[in-house]
Amino acid sequence: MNESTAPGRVGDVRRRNLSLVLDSIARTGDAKPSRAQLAAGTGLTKAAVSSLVADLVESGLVAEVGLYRDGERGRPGQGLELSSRRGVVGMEINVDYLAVGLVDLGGNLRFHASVESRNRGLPPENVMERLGGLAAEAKAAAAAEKISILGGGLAVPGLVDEQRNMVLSAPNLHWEREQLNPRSLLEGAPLGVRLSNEANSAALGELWYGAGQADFLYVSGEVGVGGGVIIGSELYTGPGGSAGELGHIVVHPEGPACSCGGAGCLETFAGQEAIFEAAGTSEGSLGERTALLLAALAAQDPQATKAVHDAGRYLGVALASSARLMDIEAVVLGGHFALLSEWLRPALLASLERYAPGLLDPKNLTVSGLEHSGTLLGAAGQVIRSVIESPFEFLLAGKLA
Amino acid sequence: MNESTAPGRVGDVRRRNLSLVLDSIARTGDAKPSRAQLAAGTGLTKAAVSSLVADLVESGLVAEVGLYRDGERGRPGQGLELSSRRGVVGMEINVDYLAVGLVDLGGNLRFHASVESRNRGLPPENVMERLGGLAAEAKAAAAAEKISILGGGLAVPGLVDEQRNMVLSAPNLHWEREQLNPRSLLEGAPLGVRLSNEANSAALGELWYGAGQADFLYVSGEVGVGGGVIIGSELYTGPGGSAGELGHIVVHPEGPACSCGGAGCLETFAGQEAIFEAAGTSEGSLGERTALLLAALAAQDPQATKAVHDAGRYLGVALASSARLMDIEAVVLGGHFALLSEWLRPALLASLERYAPGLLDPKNLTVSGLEHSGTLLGAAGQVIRSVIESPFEFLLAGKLA
DNA sequence: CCCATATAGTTCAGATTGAAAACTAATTGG
DNA sequence: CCAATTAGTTTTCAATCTGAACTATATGGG
Repeated sequence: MNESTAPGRVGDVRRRNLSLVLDSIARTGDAKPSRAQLAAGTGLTKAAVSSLVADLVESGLVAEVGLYRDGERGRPGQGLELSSRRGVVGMEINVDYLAVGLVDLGGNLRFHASVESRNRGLPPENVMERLGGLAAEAKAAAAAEKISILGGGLAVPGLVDEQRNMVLSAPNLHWEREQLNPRSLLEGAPLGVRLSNEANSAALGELWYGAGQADFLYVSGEVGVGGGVIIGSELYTGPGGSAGELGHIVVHPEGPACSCGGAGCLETFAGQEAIFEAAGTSEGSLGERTALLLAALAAQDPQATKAVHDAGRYLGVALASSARLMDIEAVVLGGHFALLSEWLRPALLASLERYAPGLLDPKNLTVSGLEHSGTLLGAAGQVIRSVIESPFEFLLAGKLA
Repeated sequence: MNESTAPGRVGDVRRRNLSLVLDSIARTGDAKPSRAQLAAGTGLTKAAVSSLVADLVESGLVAEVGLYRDGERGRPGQGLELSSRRGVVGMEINVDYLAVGLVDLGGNLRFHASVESRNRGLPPENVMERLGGLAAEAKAAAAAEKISILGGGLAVPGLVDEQRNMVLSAPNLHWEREQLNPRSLLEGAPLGVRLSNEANSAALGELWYGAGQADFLYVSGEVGVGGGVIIGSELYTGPGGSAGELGHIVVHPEGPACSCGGAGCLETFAGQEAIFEAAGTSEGSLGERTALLLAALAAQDPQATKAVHDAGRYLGVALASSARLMDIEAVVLGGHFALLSEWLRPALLASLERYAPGLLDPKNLTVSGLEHSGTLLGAAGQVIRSVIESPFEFLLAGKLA
């Protein structure tokens, strides 16, 4: 007998409708809908909405924000919004820096801090300790603004096992099967701290707080080339949790060996290291190399131009294959692909036109506008979304002060 | 205000549980569970299951099949099964043949017929007329076995718009934006006839009635190279409905031009025509060419061996990229890839090992066992699944004799 | 200033439906 | 033949939605 699906109970209806109302409030955003508007928008009766909203207000997730006057006749409604006094801390460990951000339920970045930190090769304990310092700043900021912290999200540039709080593999940090204790970063937060992959979080940040549509592929150009696949407004992680490895799509079967053990991967043509090397700008720190490359491109240096052109061409091959396999109709470029967009984009579009003509409309190939906060917003957003999708569980956990 | 989600009503609970019970009966298959076993398996109470089963039996979807004696103490239960007197007709239009099958709710192929028919270039009306003749045979068989036909599924080798009953593009039939009227094939069937893509239906057939797991990629080697992506036991069609186009993944950026307008696509190396040509066996009808190729392979002809070896190598490149992008962990080969498996598989595995070492376990690379009935089973199965997933709607539609 | 009108939100009866427990039904085995 | 055991039904209760009636609070014309 298969027990994969739970039976429907009478109470499930309320769970679903609590989520529906909360999600409606979240989507409506600045409009601060009244109960009557929510009833019209969701299809529920006013009576049901009133009852649901009462529970949400009592839990502290939703706040009434005074009268909603529109100059029309009739009794004015009470505006509702996601509480700005409940927040989630987004945190990021990357190869060259650490960052934290405090995001309220409405998705506003209320505090932000980052420090340079050369984390490659450092043991996780040291990195987590440094990050703890930043997290303390976020906690202080939350206290100052009277925001109660519900939980946190921690993004790392590698494959993670979210259930076990383990980094399975983060080659660019030289981490392999490292057990973390993210909860220790935010002692006392009722929802704990959720570990996630950096490219996936950036994709989700783009979806919820950026220009993301319901379906798109986010391409993360950091030290490695990563990807986040958004399908039907949800992250597609695949059965094993490692989908979106755009960097290791084979773009040339006779290409060079890759650090993944394969050959001809996109990363060997379009990763940061590969581009710097091909451009002849591989001297100095990451910042210096980036500056050198941008300067060379601005000066129309032929070697640098060709390096970026080639990267764009092979990225086009990978995107053509991805679009064919997954029916992807929109792409958002992040990381160094966003920085290099001006020089990369023409070659990329030409390549797409050659390998998958007409499949991807150039206006659906955009650059991320969230810059470095996208990952933080996405990491925090995952916790916020989990509350919006299951408010009942949150209500049960007890009302916060 | 966003109204994408419907509100939860009290009655939704019953809809869900009707489906849950029906699905449990379907999954349990030959074991013919009793109400008590269903209660244990679903987590519902015996009282709830009794009430739900009563509705399902009344609708004719479920039948009681006498006492369930197991020699244990206690009152024996009434065995339950999906009614073998309700059926769905699966139909297939392909380049060289037409086929129909009558599938009962339990997934048993109760009748099967196919005719050779060179459909390439024929207008849809003529093909539909010929298919209508086969459908009449299926109807007669249903009448003889006292099976009432609920609906049908029609698979075609091309991209379809299911809502509008339109074949958007079937290059190998030379059809482009052809409006069909599949309902006319089965006048009076309450659920109508559902149009679908051949590779997708074959993938679903493999999932429901073959060796399919919850997540796999089905590779269809017909005249073109197609694919069906199954994720979490569901078909992934992508936002535009055309996902799984494995044949047009770029496997060599300097490869030859492809009929799709691109270049270096898998189909130019591993499509039927490409293999026949490279093997030097492109004379005669499809059957003759296939026989020639198999004979040449059996005789260890070097040209034929190399052709199939190359096809396997490039298929490996495409599968490596697919596995990386979508985290695919299992692959089922169908069509000519199944026929050629003996010669193709070693090259394919070597290629996978080169481009994505360790990613796909060789034991998860299997060959379809359903042969030609997979597509029919899948096409019919889609209608059967829709009933299993929404029995309430079916109940409302009225009970059949 | 007052009252008709309009809109927001609450209260309450009625319906649906699953849980829990008590009950009836049918079988095995000593 | 009866105790034990398991299957399935009936009854009572609680959760929660809908719909209709009701209360609350605004605008605007006379």
